[in-house]
Amino acid sequence: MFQSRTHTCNELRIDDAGKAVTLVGWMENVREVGSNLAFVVLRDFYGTTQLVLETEELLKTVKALNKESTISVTGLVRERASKNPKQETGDIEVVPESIEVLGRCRYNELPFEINRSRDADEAARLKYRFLDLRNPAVKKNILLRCNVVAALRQSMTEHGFLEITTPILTVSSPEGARDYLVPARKHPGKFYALPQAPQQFKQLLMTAGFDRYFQIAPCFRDEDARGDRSPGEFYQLDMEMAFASQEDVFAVCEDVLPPIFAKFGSYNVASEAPFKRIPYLESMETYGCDKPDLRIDLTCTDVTTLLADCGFGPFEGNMVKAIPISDCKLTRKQIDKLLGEVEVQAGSKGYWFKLDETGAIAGGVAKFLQEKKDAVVSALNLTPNTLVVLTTGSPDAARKTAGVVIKTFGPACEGHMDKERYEFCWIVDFPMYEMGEESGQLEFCHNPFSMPKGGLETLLKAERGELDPLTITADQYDLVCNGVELSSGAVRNHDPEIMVKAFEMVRLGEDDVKAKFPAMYNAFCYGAPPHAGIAPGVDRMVMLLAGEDSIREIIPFPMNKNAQDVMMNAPGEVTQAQLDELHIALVKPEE
RNA sequence: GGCCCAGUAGUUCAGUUGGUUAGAACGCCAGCCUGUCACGCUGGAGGUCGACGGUUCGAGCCCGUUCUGGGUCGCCA
Repeated sequence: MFQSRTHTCNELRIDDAGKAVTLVGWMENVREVGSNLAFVVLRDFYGTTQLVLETEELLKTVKALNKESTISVTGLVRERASKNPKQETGDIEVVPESIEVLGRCRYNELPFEINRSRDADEAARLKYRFLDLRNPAVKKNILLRCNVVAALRQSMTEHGFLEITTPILTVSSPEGARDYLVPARKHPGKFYALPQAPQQFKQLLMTAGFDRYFQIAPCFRDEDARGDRSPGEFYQLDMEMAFASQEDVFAVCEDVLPPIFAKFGSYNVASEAPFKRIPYLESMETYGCDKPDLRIDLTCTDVTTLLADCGFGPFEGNMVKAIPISDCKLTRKQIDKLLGEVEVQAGSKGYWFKLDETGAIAGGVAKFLQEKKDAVVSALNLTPNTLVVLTTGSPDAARKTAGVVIKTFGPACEGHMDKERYEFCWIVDFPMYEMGEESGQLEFCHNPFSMPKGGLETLLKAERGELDPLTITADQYDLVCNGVELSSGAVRNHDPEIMVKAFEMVRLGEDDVKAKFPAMYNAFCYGAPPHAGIAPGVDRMVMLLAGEDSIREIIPFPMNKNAQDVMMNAPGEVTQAQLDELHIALVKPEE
């Protein structure tokens, strides 16, 4: 048994001088100064402490070790002859009497330098994640994550929510993302699925009489990765409330989240309750997306009637949206570069003109607008030195491109974005149905669990042709922060009759509801409470709080873009015996 | 699956119009240095320029194919 520590490496101060202590940790660095003097930086989870070696024997011990070996050091605390104000333990050092080697580092060259690992190749970082995480700058995000999760748990508990775990091995869900499947040994040909979300279980908990449920819930979806989306698995702060409305859910989120954002965030300004509420259609028209970044003060205006026939080819017969940017100092070159980024992201071009300091229309597509100059200036309320970016195409394309323009130009134009804050908003009144692009028929817009506004009556009206089903909205909402979609939620449809009717609108019926959601349909037939919930993404929340652009920086052991764990070599092959037991025969890929 | 970018020493990168023996910094090794703290100084080792093929008298550089990684679109009820 090794000598256990008396203090951590971030604990000793000047008052401890003279004490006999034992420290343990990693040998971060050795600085030899002269033939008989060396300084060792000892690092543990908590910080670093300097050791000073003054005997030939200790020097020899340390020189025989590679950096990053673990050691236990027993000795006396001493005031430093030359202090280091940059280090928390910089007033003291430990003079070892003995050094015990605990775990030798077998390599004198590491895949990357620990304290510079953030600059290293990402594949190397992921393969040697255990070294990467030794870097305090990497570790701090994981620590933040722990603290945020603990704070969320505490706050939810204080709000009367019970944390209840739901099954990881469950059944494949017919809607939504691709499932991860797990073969069932005892049931040849059958599969479990990992849950995409505990959606149905939490609704069943409501039906079972639990009033307020939450869970830091692991969710599994087999979809491709993004910068802000980890492949495979992620965590949600999943919650559900019985006998509750949209307002009840909003109140809980507006109570729980701002203090945590203010306390743990990189910026200490967070929106206060109530968060701004923006109807979905208004958000699409005004911000060109359903997750606006309200730190940016740019919006877009419809100028279709004004400009569609101005003679500029791309506008003809299309929707045209205008984004005016006042006091814009961008050069022509910068504008072109930003529009290049817009085209890559939106898949559609942006055009521009400028109202210059003399009040004349210049640059870009200006020559097509000269005749309508006064109308344009008054419609957009333009002042001199305003850049106007125009987007066009089908309504969807024009809006989407405008949204990308706003998020691209906002941060690039001085004075149009106050970065150092968290701006929350609710997007409300999502449409219940949409016209499927491929099918050309009515489909569920988001999910079939939401309660249509107006309930059964609204659906019956649509059925009788008294209203356009596309105008039906649902009590469904998104929580957005700084342009990041933190969560979707909804007031659920707890009425079997309305469920069936909602399905009939998309050419399905009672049998389909029963087949797809047997447990829920059955449960709702036994007296279900109206209920509502939401599930903010924990990873995205921590990402916002840490100010990171990559979701991998806030996950302890992230997979790479191709959903591989290059450290563990997952996914991996299994033995034929395992396959046989699971009744699985592999089809050889064609050569 | 489409598009974009990258791949050169252990690591991060530079490498001009295609031209001698491919460089720097950090790290590593050796020596020197009694108060360093990103210690310093001197010297040294370390390279299949991702792979394959082509153009050329000559390729790290040009062309083609391919692999790997990242970004993005599709996808994500």
